[in-house]
Amino acid sequence: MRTYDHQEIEKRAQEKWASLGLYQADLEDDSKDPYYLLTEFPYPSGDLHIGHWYAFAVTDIFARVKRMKGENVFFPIGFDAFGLPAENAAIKNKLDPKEWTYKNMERMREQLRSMGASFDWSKEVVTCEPSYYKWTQWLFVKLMEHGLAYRAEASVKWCPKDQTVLANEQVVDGCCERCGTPVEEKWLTQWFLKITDYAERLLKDLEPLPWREEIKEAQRAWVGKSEGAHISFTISGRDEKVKVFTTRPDTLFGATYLVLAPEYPLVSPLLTSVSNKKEAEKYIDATKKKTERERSENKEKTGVKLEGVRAINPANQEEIPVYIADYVLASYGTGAVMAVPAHDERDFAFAKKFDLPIRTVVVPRLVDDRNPHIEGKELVHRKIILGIVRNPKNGKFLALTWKKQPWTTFVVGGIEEGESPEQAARREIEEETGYKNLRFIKVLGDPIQTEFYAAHKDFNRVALDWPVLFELEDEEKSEVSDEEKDKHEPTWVKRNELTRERFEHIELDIVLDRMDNGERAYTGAGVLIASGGFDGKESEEAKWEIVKAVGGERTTNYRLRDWLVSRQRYWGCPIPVVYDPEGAPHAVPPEHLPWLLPTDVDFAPHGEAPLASSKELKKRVEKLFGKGWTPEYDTLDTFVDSSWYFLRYLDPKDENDFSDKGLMKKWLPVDRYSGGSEHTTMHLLYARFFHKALSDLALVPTAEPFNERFNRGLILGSDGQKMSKSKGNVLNPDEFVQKYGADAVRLYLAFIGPYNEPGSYPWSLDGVAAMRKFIDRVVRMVETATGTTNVDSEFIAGKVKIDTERFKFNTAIAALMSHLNLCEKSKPVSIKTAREFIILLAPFAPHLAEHLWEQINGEGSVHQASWPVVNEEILGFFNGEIAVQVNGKKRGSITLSADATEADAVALARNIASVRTALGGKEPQRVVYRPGKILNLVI
RNA sequence: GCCAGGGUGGCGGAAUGGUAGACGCACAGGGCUUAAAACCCUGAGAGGGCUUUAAAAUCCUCAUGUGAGUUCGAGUCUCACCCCUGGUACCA
Repeated sequence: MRTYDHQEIEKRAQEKWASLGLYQADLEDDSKDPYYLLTEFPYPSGDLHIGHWYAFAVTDIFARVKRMKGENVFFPIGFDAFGLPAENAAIKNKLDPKEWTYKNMERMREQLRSMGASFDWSKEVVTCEPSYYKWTQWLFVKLMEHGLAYRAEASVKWCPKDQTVLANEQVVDGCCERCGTPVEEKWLTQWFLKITDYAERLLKDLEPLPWREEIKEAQRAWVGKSEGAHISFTISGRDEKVKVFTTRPDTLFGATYLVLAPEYPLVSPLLTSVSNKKEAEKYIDATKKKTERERSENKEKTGVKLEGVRAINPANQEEIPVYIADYVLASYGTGAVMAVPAHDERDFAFAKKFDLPIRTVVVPRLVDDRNPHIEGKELVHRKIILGIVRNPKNGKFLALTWKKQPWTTFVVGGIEEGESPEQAARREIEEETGYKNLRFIKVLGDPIQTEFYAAHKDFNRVALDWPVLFELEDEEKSEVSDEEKDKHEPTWVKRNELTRERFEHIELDIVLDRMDNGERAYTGAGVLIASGGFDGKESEEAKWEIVKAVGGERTTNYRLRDWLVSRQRYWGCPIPVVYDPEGAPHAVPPEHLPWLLPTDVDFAPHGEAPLASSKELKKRVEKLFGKGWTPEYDTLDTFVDSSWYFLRYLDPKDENDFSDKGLMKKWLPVDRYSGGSEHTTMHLLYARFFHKALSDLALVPTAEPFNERFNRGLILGSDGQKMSKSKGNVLNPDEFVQKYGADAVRLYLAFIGPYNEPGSYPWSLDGVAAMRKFIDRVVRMVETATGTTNVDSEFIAGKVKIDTERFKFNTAIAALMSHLNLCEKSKPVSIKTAREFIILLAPFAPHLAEHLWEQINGEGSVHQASWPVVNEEILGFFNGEIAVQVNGKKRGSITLSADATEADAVALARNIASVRTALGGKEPQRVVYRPGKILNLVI
């Protein structure tokens, strides 16, 4: 038996709110603080799913609390109504995309209303309305006028299924973000927005924003700033130069070849001097045919040497070969790299495969903090070896235990003039340990620079240290001198005893890694060797000196590409551009805006933009601009529409401007923006860029559009999987709303977990039923509120307020539940207590609260009631009981009056049997007393 | 690989360096009922000890991924490691 008929109550409440016009914000009202609460507007796909409820109904709780606290809350809603699904539905079911979209919006408005969300529908914005896209076009023209929208031929990502180009951001793992089809590369002339001009500001202005670190970090990574330099390599015997971008100019002396991306513009002129032209052309062709995906999937390096072409390394004038290889991307940096196999993993792999020289120019530098340099001691540079001997019979290693120092080491010794590391190591091992029959395995990679105080010689040492590995052939030994015997004694240790704790070598970890994993590129910083006059310098310092020495220039490179906004699709905002008979683009003048989307089109995809099939559009252009003039057939990426919708919300019906200047000044930036994490590097980044561009044109008053940003989590299916049609686990909320009521569904979604962090929560029917149980109990409590007991609600009002402010609706509801438990224990409570409870419940269960409000003869709407005034001090609330610890372990608790002293507390505590036992008759050496928190007796 | 965020009962989750597990789900026992559902009450991290016909209170030990550390006191701070989630990736 239901305690109340939720369907009846919801209907009545929603009608009441509408007739009172409760949620229409008066944007001009200066008597209250403005608060702009924004939530990402939905795409009208047709059905409201549980994710929509999570997005809108939960955020609504916050809107309602804010309003009751007396703020002027603007909480608008609209539809991101252009987009591919309408068109695909149209193709599939032979419907008009417009009709499909408007029908869906009608349906979704109903469903959105059913949540009881307090949206201000009077400010609704629909992006596919000509009255809206007129201003999308107007803003686009403004960007054109300032060179921020431009047309260029570029290699672009093409989705063969959707038959349109995509922005970089819309390519996920080499596939179309919408349909999952692997994307292809095409060379096309398209419209771009110059987001790269804003790369630095998008990063810099991100810093002070009160966003979660992970959102900021994702944006930073997407912008992808790297500091480096452009360095030019002259092609031997030709005029051309190859300009490379590198972040490691310090490794220039180790550049042993150049690699050009197959699409690199200089490749085709160079082909004239190439003797294996056919082979090169074949490779370039093959690369073109590969999808983005295929290209990045195959990590095996491929490439072709340009026979006969040589470049000159500007550092040492050495002639080096030039390759084309698809591991170098045309779209990043200059599309050409200097390859330094010793210090770059990719170059290393390529060099191994093509047998190219690997030249080490940077070695690790390790400063021994156990034996640091002592000031005033002589500094001695030496080349040394680390003699590592393994006994293959038992897998043990030869170590020296020092007699005068607390050390264990390998055999260590200097390399003498004319000696190789192998020779030096053999000599030292025999001198120090006597072992003479050794099989040389290898030098373990490049030297390592170690810096330490050599106690046995009493000087500071900077050593270039070559680790050399041998295997013991037999036990035969020669005589070891007494001098050596006095210093140290050879011992054999197991592999797992080669640890930093035991061994005195700071380089041990590197040596072990090289022993286990063989040769690989060292990509860290260090000290330069084999680099002419730069030897011995730190890489960070040498970087810029080398750039200067070879006439390179320091630059900052960004991963971010300009935003490609052309789409070869129908259901979008027409790009307001026409072409003169010479083919030059012109913006459609403002008097012709909105530049209407034609209706006489064939929108089945066949490789060209659907608008090209419109006769009306062609006629319109010729009529307005003259013979020979042609229209632009592409439409804008829908992310352009959504880059400014929050501006239009403020003034959606304005025919003379995109928004009202005064209102923007008052209401921007948006105070809090709630949305999904999938938009972090798309919508959120685009909107920030768009706003900054408008800000530069003095069209908007702020540099950033949004202040706080919250990414909500995801509701999973009851199977714990992400909901998807193919899995068949998509939930239709209507069913639950009918059964348990909108309030129960709202409460459940709010209670499921913290809303201020992204997470994922499985949908649980039991959970919704539990919320219904909770509100049924509230109804019973209110209905029986005929008593005189007042349950104090101030604490709970404060807790709920603070938690909702932080979007921690789960703990706010938990507080309400605790409060209900308390009220039930004091049944029957007073009407005052019931009334206070209804007010606190109102944001969470708005329909029921309205109903109960009427039951107790509350005036007007409960949603017009004010939130109780809270004395913040009460939140640091102390009920008199504190824990008693002995040595930090809880041994009991005591109840103190507010004015109790430490001595009172100790005296009380010592009366507790368990405390006495724990003290064991001893006197506390120290007493830690934190009033209201803890008493800790330390013995 | 790199970057970020996490790891707390059977589950979702609470906990300004101060009584870990709030609140809820599921579970168990009891009440109401002819019975069931609903509803109400009670219990409960794991293990142990004492007492006892049995139980409870009480008490002890161990418990917030693992290991160290800082602190009177650590889920919370520091370091190392393991695992999970998300982002990103041949970005030079």
